[in-house]
Amino acid sequence: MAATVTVPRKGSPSVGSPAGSRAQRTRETENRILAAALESFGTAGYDATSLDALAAGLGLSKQAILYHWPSKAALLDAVIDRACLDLILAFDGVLTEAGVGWERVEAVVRAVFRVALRRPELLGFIREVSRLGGDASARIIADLDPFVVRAREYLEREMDAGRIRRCDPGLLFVSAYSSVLGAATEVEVLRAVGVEPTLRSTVVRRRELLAFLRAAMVAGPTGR
Amino acid sequence: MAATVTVPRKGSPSVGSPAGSRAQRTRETENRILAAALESFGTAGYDATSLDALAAGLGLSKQAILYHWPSKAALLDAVIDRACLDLILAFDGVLTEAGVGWERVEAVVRAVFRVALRRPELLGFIREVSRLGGDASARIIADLDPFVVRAREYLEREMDAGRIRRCDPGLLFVSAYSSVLGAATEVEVLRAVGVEPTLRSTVVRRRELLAFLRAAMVAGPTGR
DNA sequence: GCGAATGTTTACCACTTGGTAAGTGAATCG
DNA sequence: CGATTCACTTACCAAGTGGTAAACATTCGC
Repeated sequence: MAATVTVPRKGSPSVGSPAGSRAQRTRETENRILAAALESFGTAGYDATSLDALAAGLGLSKQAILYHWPSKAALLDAVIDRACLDLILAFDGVLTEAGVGWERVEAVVRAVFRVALRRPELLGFIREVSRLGGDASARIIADLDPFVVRAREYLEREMDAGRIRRCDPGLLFVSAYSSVLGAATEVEVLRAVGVEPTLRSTVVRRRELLAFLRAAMVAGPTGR
Repeated sequence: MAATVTVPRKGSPSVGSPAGSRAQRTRETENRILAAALESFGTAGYDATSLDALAAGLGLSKQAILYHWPSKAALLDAVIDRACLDLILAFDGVLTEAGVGWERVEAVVRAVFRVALRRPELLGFIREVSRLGGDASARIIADLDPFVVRAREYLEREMDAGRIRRCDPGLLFVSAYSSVLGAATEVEVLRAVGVEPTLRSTVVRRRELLAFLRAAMVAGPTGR
């Protein structure tokens, strides 16, 4: 796979798509690299992704990547920032508009499933980074901190309003996070319990997860 | 880290601990290798673990490992089998004795947390293997299938008895699995929400997770 | 149009990876 | 006791790894 490069070469400089100023084209190249890296880091994994393979897949040489970022670790940092930006964009609407109480949680879960369907590598990448630990984890935590803070505050408000079962908001967040990300990404486990990850089953899965979460979170008439 | 080998060398053959027949000593070596591999695969990851480093940590040479298993992939298979065996042993008691309804789920969750505390690498390894996909995933799924089947059957029985909220047992299993494994292993996420993974906090975490799961699973008086 | 900055490539390097080949000393067995 | 098997080591290799150095082409500022 590595050697058959097919060299699209981006066309000779003046034919094809020069399209735009130098700065623009540079930014576009960086975007392509970031997208490919996100894809590969999120599916194959960081360790399993070599700069050579990444570059070959883009019709570039490895050093082109190392020109834009000084090291693989620096590229990872950039991909983290990009991924977080994508996430924020994907969730921004849901977080600002959506209603109160359970409806808002449901809207978020639906958004996660939407992302899981359209851009599975994005969620896989989050998992991968939290697995890597170290600086990468610290960075992604820092990037997403505003999100986490908003989520906590929201949960606390809803608890105060009696619309969500009272408990430690941080731990409730972790439980919900794990359930949602698991249902959205744990393809192997799904297979193990006999659920083939098709589009149809995804709908069912989402419905079941929502019922699960709703039962777990919404303050019911009986405490226990 | 790699070069300071300190060569304990297992002692010269007749001093120290020859201790037992050749077959016994061989099996012991294999066990040591499997344990070290499980530890490293489960924490650092499969890709990030080199046979050289593994061997050095045991005072062996890489080829000693490749003598017992023909390749790194074969070693992984062996580690998978070992990990599943360990899991089965760790859960055997809970699954056979523990009571009915919610109590049994609670017993299992407590068992998971016990494992997460005493042998965190074991749960990390499960995650890692399901991340690797391919043959490794297939193998671990096959190994743990009896477990999964029992869990499904149990959930179905309890649903029929009205003690657990009725829903798709497979998907309920995935939700519970993700929540439990997440709460037990997602150290980075916990840190992100401000929960330092200390022993004390683990107790709180377990309590919260149990409340979460209980609310989600137990059939309450109100369906919604 | 010219020189300089910019983006990229080819060439290269030190190092690590999983894996092979051949040798060695001890335990085992006849 | 002698031959063989076993568990392991040293030596080695080809293929990759991330990263550096330098050459090269294009585009920009003037």
